[in-house]
Amino acid sequence: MPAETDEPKLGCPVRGVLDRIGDQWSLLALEALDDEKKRFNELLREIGDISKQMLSKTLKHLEQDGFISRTVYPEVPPRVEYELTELGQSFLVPMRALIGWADRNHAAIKSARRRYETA
Amino acid sequence: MPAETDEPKLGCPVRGVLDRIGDQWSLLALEALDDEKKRFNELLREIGDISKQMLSKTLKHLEQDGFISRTVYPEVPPRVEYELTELGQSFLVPMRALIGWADRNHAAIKSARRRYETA
DNA sequence: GACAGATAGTCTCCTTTTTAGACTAGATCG
DNA sequence: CGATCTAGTCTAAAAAGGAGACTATCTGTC
Repeated sequence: MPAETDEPKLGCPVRGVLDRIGDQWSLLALEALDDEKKRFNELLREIGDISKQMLSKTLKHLEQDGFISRTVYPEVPPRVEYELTELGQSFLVPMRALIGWADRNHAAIKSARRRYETA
Repeated sequence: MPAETDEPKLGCPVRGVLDRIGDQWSLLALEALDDEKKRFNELLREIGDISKQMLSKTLKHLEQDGFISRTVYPEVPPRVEYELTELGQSFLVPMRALIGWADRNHAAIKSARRRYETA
């Protein structure tokens, strides 16, 4: 059964949201769109180690959930632009708090990893 | 080559942290430990649809990174308790902001999903 | 005119990850 | 004696993900 059509198992709304953005790529994609709208291949290059397939799927999910908008320009070669919606922008506020935390604490995490290794 | 020993590809510290907590289960596990320390099977039941193996691996990572502590009581049957460290607690501050956002906005997301379906 | 690019994806294999479920040890309970 | 409890690990089978080929159409080069 495809995950796309599954309802989250628990009533908890957090779970419903986390199930979508709590994957390998969604946060990264949203962050990449933070400053400006971007095209598919641009995102591909910027994120670096994501595959076309996963980027495609991730963007589709984010669009479904209203975080980003997708605009197709009927040109050749095709041009498609992805941009944060208002919902997406508002999401980045708490998201940035999380990123800030990561910035301040990555040293502590690294040293925890080292401590763990030597133990 | 095992992912456990990989360095994150990009220099960006955010990426390094996101690579660890930005998976299917880490955020969920941390949230489950928010209110009180819990045992393995307790977490298993609370999260619901995680497998033993993934819970085990997730907890190991979180312990490695210093987010949680693992205490084994030499009893039979065994008892193991997982608890947030100070680092883990401090992480939950921005995390709660994210959860709050999810609470406030899950309705908007749901309606975006419906809109997408009908379109 | 022929030919290489460029774009946004999708499709097909093939590898990696995740799952479900069996299995373990040693104390306690009936 | 046999069932039950716990925290995992192990294995086989299923699912997800990655690499790269492929598409259609226009532009630019030769």
